[in-house]
Amino acid sequence: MAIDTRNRILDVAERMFGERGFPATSLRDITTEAGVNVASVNYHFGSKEALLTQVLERRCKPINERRLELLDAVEARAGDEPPELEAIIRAFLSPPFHAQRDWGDKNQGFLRLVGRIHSETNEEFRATFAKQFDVVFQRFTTALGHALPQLDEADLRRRMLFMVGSMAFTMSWGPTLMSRGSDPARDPEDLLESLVLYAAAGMAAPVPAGVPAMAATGR
Amino acid sequence: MAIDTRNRILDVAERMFGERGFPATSLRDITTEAGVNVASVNYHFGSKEALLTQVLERRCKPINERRLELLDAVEARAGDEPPELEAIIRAFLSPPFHAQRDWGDKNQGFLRLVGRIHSETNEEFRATFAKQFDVVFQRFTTALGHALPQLDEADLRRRMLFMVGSMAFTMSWGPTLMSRGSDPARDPEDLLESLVLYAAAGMAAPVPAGVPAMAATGR
DNA sequence: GTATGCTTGAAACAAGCGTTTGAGCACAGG
DNA sequence: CCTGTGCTCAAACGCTTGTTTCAAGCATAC
Repeated sequence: MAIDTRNRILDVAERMFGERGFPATSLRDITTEAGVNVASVNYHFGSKEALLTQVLERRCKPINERRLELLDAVEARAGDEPPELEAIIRAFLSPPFHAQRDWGDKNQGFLRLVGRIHSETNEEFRATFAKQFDVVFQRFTTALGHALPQLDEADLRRRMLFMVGSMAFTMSWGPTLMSRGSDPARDPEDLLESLVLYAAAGMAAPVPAGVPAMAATGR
Repeated sequence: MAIDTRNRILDVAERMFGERGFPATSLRDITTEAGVNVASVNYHFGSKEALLTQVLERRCKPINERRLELLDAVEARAGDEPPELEAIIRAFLSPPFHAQRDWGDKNQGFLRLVGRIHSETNEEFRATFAKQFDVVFQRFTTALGHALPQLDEADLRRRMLFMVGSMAFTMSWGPTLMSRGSDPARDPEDLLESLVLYAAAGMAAPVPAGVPAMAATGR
């Protein structure tokens, strides 16, 4: 029963943290819905914050591993040539999208949660969590740098910020915002495909010519 | 003294809501820092949630008004021609960036807050808040539709989602994430310019050819 | 059959929350 | 001088929070 209790807590916590946010979800909300005792959270996880850590790790690890796998494949295929931009971007964007699809309805809110932890946890917690992404970010920065040699480092970092932003926002609110529109359920794969094209075009946009990247004159 | 108290509360609340989030900020945090009594919040605003409403409105109204002004100018200049894509995007993106610049340091966190209200407030509050953006969203959707006639409505809406996402994410975390890099303070204007170019390229990306856009057959 | 170790249960803990109260202050107009 | 209005204050309200406690349950191992 122990492992069962643990998992029920994790599942409910994941959904509720995603829907309402971390501070707005009480342990009693979770335990009531999961049908377990309040004390079991502290027994199995130690604290509310430690529970959040477990919730995040359980999902992020496979996503980031998959990203690296796909990037490996892309780079292997490219050999000594610079790898193809769109393929790199797809390697980065598709795992979380497919995860959201594969995990089914009960995990709709997870990625919403991820996009939110920056705002709902304290600094030290964020630092711990960010380590999970260090390797991924490093590898993709390098790969994108090879595919886009015309970009200086600052431009590259900015554009990655834009890409991550549209990804996070889309996964948080895309399903909600799009479903109230024309096509209810055909979206998931189309949405990813649209995003990949959008990001690839944005990444490859011409560098600001008028203001040569350095622009220390700049106002 | 009354108006003074009101404004001190608004300023501190704006900053703290932005930094820590709405549920994680207590009224006592705010009033202590502002040097006023706890009761004054309920006296001047009615409730914690009403305070949040005031905080948001004070900043969003001028931003959205400015957006519409700029869009008017772009459309007037274009006459009967379809307006220029980059100009439309700039009209949408520049007001919040310039607001962040003009309001100085004390408002760094405001736009972080905006990006977050979807996750930290209840449904009815969101609905109320969203009305502030209805007109803006409508006008820009139409304008972008004219500038990008090759996009069907679904694609257009998706790409606007991406644009808003990268904007929100950038304004929330751009300053934080970029400043730990090479160039400390030259960013604000460059960041906007980069984002405009990125968004314009993404918006104008080719439509997915394999999956013909219309797909009303669609699944 | 008793002992051991892991897991649950109900109850209580102190602390913090948003909100309300009512007395007290300052200053206006009559 | 008195009264009324607008505002601030300390204190208290009832409630919820995360966490702790300790007894009870229940298998497995001796």
